[in-house]
Order: sequence, then C-alpha cells, then structure tokens
Amino acid sequence: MLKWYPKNGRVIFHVDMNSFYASVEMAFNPSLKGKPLAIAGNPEERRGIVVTSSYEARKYGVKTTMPVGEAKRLCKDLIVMSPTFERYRAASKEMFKILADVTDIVQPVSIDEGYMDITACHEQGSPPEIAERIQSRIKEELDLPCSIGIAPNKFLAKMASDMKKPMGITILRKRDLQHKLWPLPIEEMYGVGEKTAFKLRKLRVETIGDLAGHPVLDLKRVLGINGERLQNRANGIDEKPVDPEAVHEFKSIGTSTTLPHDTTDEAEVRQVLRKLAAKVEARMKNKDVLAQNVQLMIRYHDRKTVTRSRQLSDFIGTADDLFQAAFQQFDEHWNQQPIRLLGITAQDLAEKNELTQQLDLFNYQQYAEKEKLYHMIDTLTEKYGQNPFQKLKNPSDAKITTSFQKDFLDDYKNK
DNA sequence: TCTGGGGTCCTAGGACCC
DNA sequence: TCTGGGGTCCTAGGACCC
Repeated sequence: MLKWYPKNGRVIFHVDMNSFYASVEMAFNPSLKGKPLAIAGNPEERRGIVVTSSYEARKYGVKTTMPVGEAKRLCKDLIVMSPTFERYRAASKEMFKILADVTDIVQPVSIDEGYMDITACHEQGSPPEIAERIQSRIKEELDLPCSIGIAPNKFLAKMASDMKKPMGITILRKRDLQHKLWPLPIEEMYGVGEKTAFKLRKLRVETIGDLAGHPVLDLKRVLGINGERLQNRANGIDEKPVDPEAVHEFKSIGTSTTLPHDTTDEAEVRQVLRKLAAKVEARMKNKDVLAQNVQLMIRYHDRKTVTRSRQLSDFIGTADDLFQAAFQQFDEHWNQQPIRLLGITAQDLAEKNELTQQLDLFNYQQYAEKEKLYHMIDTLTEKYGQNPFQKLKNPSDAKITTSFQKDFLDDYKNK
C-alpha cells in the first residue's frame, strides 16, 4: 500500500461535483431524475441564461451561459428551474463534512469543488481506495455524483477530475503526462481562456504538449509572467499548497444586478443601489468585516462596463455608508447613457476585531503625540510668553508635520 | 430575446516621495 | 534651467474561473 505514497511528493485530490445545482434538485425531487433539466434565471428579468444543466440536457447541446430560449429550442422537453441557493449551500456543507472526515487539509474553492492533501493519510488506505470511499459516501449519503482527480499537485488533480465525468476517478502521475495531458487541445487547460488560447494558437501552440515544449521567452513575450507559469503547469510543475485557510481570507464582497429594463432614471438607480448596499452590508456583517474601499460597477446598454472605486479614510460597514460611497461614484462618473447593470463591491476588507486592536494602537500613538505637543507648547510658552502661536508665522516653524498635529494645535488655539 | 452573478489575480499608468 | 531612477500607493480594466 505504501508504494502509492511517494517519498518526496504529495498526493492531492480534486473533488468536483457533477452538474451540481441540477444534481441537488434531482436529489431533492427524485422524479426529476433522468430528465433534461436546466437551472436558469428568469428570462422575464433578462437573467434567462442556463447556469447548470443535467447530463440528459447536455446531450441536446444545452450549455452553461446559453439563453433559456435557445436551450428550449434545442431540447423541447427541457425542464427549467430557478436556482435555490439555500439547498445548494446545505448540500455543499454536507459534502465538505465528508471530505473533512479524511483530512483537515481541505481547501474549498467554490460551492461544488475542493482540494485535499492526503499525503499523510497512509493508514486510511491507498489513494484510489480513499477516493472511492469519498465518492460512494457522497453518492449514498447525499445522492450526489462527483468526480475525483488524484495527482501530485493541484493543477494536475484539477485536470484529472475533468477527464472522467460523471462519477469518475482519474489518476494523473508525472509519467502519464505525455499520453494523458499533452494530447489535449490548449483550450482545455485550466487557466487558458478564450483570449489566451487565441494568442497561443497564433504561436502554433495547439495542444498542452505544444505549450510544454515551446520556447519560454516567446511565451513570456506574448503572455507576460503568466506564459511561464502556464508552461510550468503543462510540464506538471505546480508547487502551490492546499491551503485550508484561503477560504477565510476574503478580499472583496460584492453584489450586482441586471435591471429588468435599461434605465436613465436616477431615482430608480438610487433605489437599486440602496438594495445592493443592504445586501453587501448583510454579507459583511456575517463575516464581521469592514471595508476601506468601495467600488461601483455600471454596465451600459451596449454591455460596456466601467468600474469606479475609491479609497476611504475610514473603514465602513453600514448599508448607508456603502450607499453614499457608491452613489457618489455614480454621480461623478455616470455618462447619462441607459444602464443595464449596477453593482457594489466592498474591497480592502479588514476583520472588525483586528481593526479595533489597530485603532487602540492608533489612539495610543495619538495619546503619546499629544503628550509631546503639550510639552512643546510649554516650551514655546516659556520662550515667547502667554500666546506662543501669535509669534509663529506658519506651522512649520513649530515642526508641525502631521495633520493630526495641525488639528490638535488649531483646537488648542481656539480654547 | 445575446450573453448572470460571484469572485481572484495581474498589469499598467499616474501621483508622489526620496 | 534642466531633470535620473526606484519604490509605493491608488485606480481602472482585462482575463479567467465556477
């Protein structure tokens, strides 16, 4: 059994739920099983695109991001449901509980997938045995299908889990690269999207194998530092650890909405921004964070999207503050054209309790600074008599450097 | 009926300071 | 009168992923 565990390497799993939203709906309502099902937004509200579809629907060519109308044309019997996120969140939680039974080193990357580092799990069996156990538990206890990739690093595990769906288990070792990974078209590589694929194809890089062998300077010229990183991955090199903490380190919290109709009505904009701000506030409170930067997003009728953000002097967290910051940006930057979508994102987040500690330190520094200033005033009074500030032509004469010192002295003068 | 909503990471230019 | 180069912060936007 130990032969499975390399002496100087890791064993990483990527667990990927298969057509997650559709599968959850089927587990919830088994009469949907075996039927073509799509989860999609409401077409009346212009949100009618397919988010997930069952494998039965995919046979007809139904794909993610396809408008509902088109999907229905391809598949007459398509059942369309709107998403029920509470259900998906609950199922996701149960799924990660099963993973946590194997190891603590689990990194959720989205609601329906995560990485595990099982390098230290020898006593639980060989990696394929562990994978099978996870897969059947998720199937039996939650009635949900998943695919698992087994590899020496995250990138290869991710590619592996994609190779057999649904309910696949795929092992991708270094020695398998040449015949399992390299023949794949470059578009199928994780991290290569439409734009990058286009640029690579212009370099005659058609497969992942081509990328692995291409002169690196050429890649860097066209793709920057990302060119080198992608090539390393194509050669099976990826040192990034599975980081269970990553999920807590939120960088931004945002929400956006496509309006039912394009609008130029400022009152309507205010109303929408208020709602968005309230939503962001609720999620920030949940995570107990404050933000020092607020970004407004406007998408115009032609889908051209602009973002405007501003660094704030204080950390904020209330819906009202978020709204004020966002609306100010709107007021300054809206070009009067009809608006399709509005969004608010809170950035530069900090945890509230850490922040209070910083504030305490800040207060302490101000306190220390005050002491120094009082001392300076005493010295000046001694030197110039009762009204030292009248003798000072400008603040710099008294080595006033920070705005805090200026404000403080202004207050003092007005006493 | 053209194309949702949640994110992360990277780049590039300008301001400002030394 | 002319005027280098590095570092950091801020802002806007692009690419990618699920």
